[in-house]
Amino acid sequence: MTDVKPMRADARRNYERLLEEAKRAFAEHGVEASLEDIARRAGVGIGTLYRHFPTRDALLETLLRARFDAHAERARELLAHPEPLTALQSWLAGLGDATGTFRGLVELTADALNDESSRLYESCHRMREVGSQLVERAKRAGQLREDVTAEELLLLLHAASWAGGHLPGEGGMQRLLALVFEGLRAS
Amino acid sequence: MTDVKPMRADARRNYERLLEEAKRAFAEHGVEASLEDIARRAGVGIGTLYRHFPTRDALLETLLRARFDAHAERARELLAHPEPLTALQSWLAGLGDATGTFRGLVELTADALNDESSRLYESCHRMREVGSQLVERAKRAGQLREDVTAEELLLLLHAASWAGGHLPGEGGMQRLLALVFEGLRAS
DNA sequence: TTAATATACGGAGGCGGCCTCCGATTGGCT
DNA sequence: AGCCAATCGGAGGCCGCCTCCGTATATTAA
Repeated sequence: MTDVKPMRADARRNYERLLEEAKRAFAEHGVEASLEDIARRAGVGIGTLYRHFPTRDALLETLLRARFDAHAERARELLAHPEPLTALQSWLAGLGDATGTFRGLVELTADALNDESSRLYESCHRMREVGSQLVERAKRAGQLREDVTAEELLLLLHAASWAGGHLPGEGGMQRLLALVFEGLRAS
Repeated sequence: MTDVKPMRADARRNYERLLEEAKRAFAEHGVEASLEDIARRAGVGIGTLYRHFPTRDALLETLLRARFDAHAERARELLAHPEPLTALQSWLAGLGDATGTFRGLVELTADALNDESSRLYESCHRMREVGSQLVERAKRAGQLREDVTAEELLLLLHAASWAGGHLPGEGGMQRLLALVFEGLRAS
């Protein structure tokens, strides 16, 4: 039913070169990198890029879906970790690192979580589902406030990741995340 | 020494109409609003806009400086508040609301704090100076962790403000800020 | 091998935004 | 009134987005 005709050889070649160059370009210039530039570097016309990826989001989604799925998988593994809170923090830290790879990616994923019509919504959403299991487990273990939702935590993570990207040095995100989890009030 | 020739009447009129329309446009479309559109709505040529405000930042700075100074002033007042931590939180909340007025403004101010060459650096910096006095006072009163810096707090605030802007409802920022100050661990 | 055809390619062209430059205009002063 | 410096306005060059359609080619059938 869902089987697709194999692509013509030239089409598949172009498709892959485009993805490759897109990855380079996004890593170098952020998610707003010029699509014409990507096509140029891939050695194809701009029309070809748009045929394979009708929107910028479609291109990004293709690049990111595998990554998102990997994070969902990692969350599943961490459900077996002996320390629920540590597991949660570790997962969030990994996610934070990932959203830091392309400038502007955090904005994108944060928005995708609230916009069902987004192409990225589905994979983001699936990731959140598994993530919230980690959250629930930490709550049940009495290691996390009962009144915090997975949404809020994910948003806080995105916020920390965003902030990390607006800091001169490295590792800002990790430090902020730690601060948030440790609490700010004096003991 | 610093006295400036008074502007010609038409120049002053255009200058003010531009500021007015810029405010409208930024509020409506965020800090990336079209400059040509602003000029059009103000009834002047695009050249006139660029003569008065050579860059987008110059325009934004003119709009924001007064606001920043007001926040610095408020911080000075809050130094007399009986509850140091409450004072700090209140100041941060006000600041967070302000950076939420234009879409994209948080990014701008967060970056300005780390870029001395930014036109907004000076007024941002002055604000931070007074803000850190609030932070120090809260620490001295034993109401805030000793190892948190004013920079980190300001960044966390910006992060919360950013996140608030990427949430469907209202008041997301306030909730996140509260979470951060209360701490996430279970008591 | 060749011919037929569906598939895919590529870039010209329209649009809008950024910014500069300079001839036309006008306010303010004498 | 008349002059001139200050100011105006928008044409034009550049770039990025995206669509459309004439051209080229991989594939399949003969």
